[in-house]
Amino acid sequence: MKKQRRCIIAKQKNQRNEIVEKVVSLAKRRGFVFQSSEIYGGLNGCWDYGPLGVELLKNIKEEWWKFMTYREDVEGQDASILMHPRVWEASGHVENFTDPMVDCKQCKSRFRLDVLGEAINDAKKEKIIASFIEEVKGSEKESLVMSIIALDIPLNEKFEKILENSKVSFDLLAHISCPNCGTNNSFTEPRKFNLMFKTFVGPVESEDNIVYLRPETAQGIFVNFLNVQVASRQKLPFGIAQIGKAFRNEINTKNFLFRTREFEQMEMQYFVKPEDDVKFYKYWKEARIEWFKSLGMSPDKLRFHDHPKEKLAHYAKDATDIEYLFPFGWGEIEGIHNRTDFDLSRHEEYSGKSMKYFDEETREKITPYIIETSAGASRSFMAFLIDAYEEEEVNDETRVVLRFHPRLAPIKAAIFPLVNRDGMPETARKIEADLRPFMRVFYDSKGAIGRRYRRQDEAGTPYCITVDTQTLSDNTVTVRERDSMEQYRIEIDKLLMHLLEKFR
RNA sequence: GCGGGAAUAGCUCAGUGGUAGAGCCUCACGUUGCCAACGUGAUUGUCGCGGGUUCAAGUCCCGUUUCCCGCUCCA
Repeated sequence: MKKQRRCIIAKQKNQRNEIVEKVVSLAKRRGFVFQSSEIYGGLNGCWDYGPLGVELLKNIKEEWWKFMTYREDVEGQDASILMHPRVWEASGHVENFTDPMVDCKQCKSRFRLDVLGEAINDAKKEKIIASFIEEVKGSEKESLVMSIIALDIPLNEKFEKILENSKVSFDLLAHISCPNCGTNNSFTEPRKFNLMFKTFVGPVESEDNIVYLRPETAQGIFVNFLNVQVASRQKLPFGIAQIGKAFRNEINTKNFLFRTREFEQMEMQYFVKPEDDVKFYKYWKEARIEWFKSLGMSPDKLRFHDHPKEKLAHYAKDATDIEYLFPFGWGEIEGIHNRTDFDLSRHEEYSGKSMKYFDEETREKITPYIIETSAGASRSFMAFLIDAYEEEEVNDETRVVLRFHPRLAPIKAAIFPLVNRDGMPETARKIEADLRPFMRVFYDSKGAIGRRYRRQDEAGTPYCITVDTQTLSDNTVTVRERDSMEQYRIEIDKLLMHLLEKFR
């Protein structure tokens, strides 16, 4: 009975997330994505890209790079992952990229402060606050707490405000018992948990030589703003683009590649005159969502999520996410922000070096505004992979096919001899050799032809070239299309140009 | 971080204390002439990891890791 119920629950959950599980399974089987350090039990939230995965990822990055930098007004760069620690003070990451945490001294459990509040029901909260007020009666802490209680907000928000106020937080904590072991008065003082990975430069592990693994590539662009501008003789407006890994010590990882501690970003920071910020914010917003659509991502699974003004980050004047409808819900795959002059001003302040741009026309120095487009390469990878996944019934069999845009497909063409004799393999091998310098191809002569087609469907290969009996007499081959499964004949001499045309 | 579930062959999963299995995949040979065909054979496992109970543990107990779901988080 119990087991039966378990099975039903498992099935329901399985159904809800069926697609992700199937894709994860396919990803492993066909060599797109493996779990990191799998033979040692895996490492939480880390994934490796296999032979097909690395091709897909590379193609996504290449398409992005071409789209973003093969234009007059955008330059590329590649900044190092380790940067001067002051960069992260200027950016606000040392101060703000944190969550306050407490530990239970009894059972050693760790809680984030705001989560601790969530675990307590309203009646208990009333009680805790009451006994807390009793304790601090007459002190200035009491008036502070009373002023919070007087606010016209729900009880849980009042509680949270008290809990997160550094002056009274620890006193309130003394009245809360540990949700894990139930011990009273056992919490440490709240301390901040920084989401940046720390490491040390040089052999000595001391406070003096801490450096961080960058939590975003953006800062590497900001600090090089004038270097790039001068070297490339660019004038406003212009952008700097970079693709690279970034690291965040997330408390939780989740949903396959969606939230990981190591991920790759594709960022372009566009520097504009302050009065042009709205214009270019709109321009890049449209340009970026079009990019995803142009590579075949379902338009009905893409949307903007504009951030409400009151929820904007400290640096932003405007912000939107491009979201993709994953099987687990809408998720951000790219952020477009108007970062104003915050970043350049801060770096000017912290470095003591001018970050200003000299405008020849008006003869004045200005601090440009920055329009940021920040796409997740890993998240895009997952979105493209899931979006491409399809199952269909063909002759009472399930056909699994990855409908990648041809430019993203890991393998561009597969070449088969219809049967493995009568000169067909030789001809097929020659075609393979002719195509290989121009695209990633795959040769297969094993098993039935239908099976070989289906194998390529699963890898997302858009075209299969088959050498058959007719080839030997008239030098034509069949081209079989992945999506329609239809075939047409083409002369071998025209094959290369024909395929290249498809990938343009 | 809390709560719930899961972990057995490359994949999907069966196996309620007594010899570790099936289907698919992969590989070889034969057959085959355009959509996961057929035949024969072969490879593949410290049953996630570590303890404990037991004559005996994939199975029971404890711990742990990883994945999934919900909450939470996502400056």
